[in-house]
Amino acid sequence: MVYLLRKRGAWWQDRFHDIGARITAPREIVIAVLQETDDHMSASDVYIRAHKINPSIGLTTVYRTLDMLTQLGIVQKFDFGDGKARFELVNNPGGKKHHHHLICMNCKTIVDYTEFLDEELEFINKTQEKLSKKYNFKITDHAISFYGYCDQCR
Amino acid sequence: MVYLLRKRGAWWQDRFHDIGARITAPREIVIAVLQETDDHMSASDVYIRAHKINPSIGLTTVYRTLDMLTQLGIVQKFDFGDGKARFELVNNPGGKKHHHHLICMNCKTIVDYTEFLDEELEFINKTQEKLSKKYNFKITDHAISFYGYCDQCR
DNA sequence: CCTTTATTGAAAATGATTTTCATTATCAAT
DNA sequence: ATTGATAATGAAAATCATTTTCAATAAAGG
Ligand SMILES: [Mn+2]
Ligand SMILES: [Mn+2]
Ligand SMILES: [Zn+2]
Ligand SMILES: [Zn+2]
Repeated sequence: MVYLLRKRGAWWQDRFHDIGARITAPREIVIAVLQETDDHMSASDVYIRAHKINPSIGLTTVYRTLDMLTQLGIVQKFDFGDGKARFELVNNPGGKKHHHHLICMNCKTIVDYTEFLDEELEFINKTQEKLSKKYNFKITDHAISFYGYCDQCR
Repeated sequence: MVYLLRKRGAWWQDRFHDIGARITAPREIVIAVLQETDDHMSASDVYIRAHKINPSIGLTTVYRTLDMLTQLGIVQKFDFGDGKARFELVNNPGGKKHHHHLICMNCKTIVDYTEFLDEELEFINKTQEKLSKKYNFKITDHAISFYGYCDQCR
């Protein structure tokens, strides 16, 4: 029984094949960078780290890759109100689990919290179902954020 | 019993006095514009309507006023992902009540929903309390958004 | 009416993201 | 392994929302 005759690529490569996207060095690097951190990174944050790995990579490509990964649902894009979009790997190897945010309006600290998620999810699902029905929406995602002031800034 | 000897200003004028802010034509107009609509308006949306009322008003001032109103909690600022901030009057005469959003990721339609808010609020309060305690945050606000595809776009 | 100083508008600056386009690299087919 | 079609890339320019600058204006307390 010789399964896996060909070495399978990384987890994300299948997704790329499915949509006819090519597997390139810049894309590998961007994903690697995202896997190496727990932060919510801006495009230029990613660019800076990617650039250290391979200085030939361009900021434009970082933007394009981030955008593509977002559309594939591999990363999630957020706006925490500081003028630049932020990205994080979710629900993937090396990525985070689905979670919600606690945002300090002063210093912009972001806390990922996963506590109470079971209760939240149950609640969310009920609401989601009622909303889909009433507004005839096909709901695919949600976000819950709490805003306030952190330990330091309160 | 002669109360109200002086004509009281509009509801928002007291707030302005409190912080030593002057009551000016541009500010009156921006607030009037916000009161006239139910939409989630961008700064330039507001500017266009304000400009019709008084063409001498400047876009810069619209930005400044919107920003000020946001800090006063008179308007709320949102980012629905189309590159420009959007504003709406909340919890004020002529404004909306606190509510949550349903967002079409294709056509960017935004639905304000207020159904199920009682249940949501109860749930939110519990979570908020647990989070404040655990992370020592002073939580002052929250946002819940559902993302998906509307009737037309699904 | 005066004086102080917050506010304003025009223009320039900023900064993130997007577009353009000539060059390069991936990969399926040979 | 070579080729060829074309997807992907990077540099530079373009966009575009928002912010900053600064001289002129106007609100409001006295
Ligand atoms: Mn997060
Ligand atoms: Mn709304
Ligand atoms: Zn803080
Ligand atoms: Zn739609």
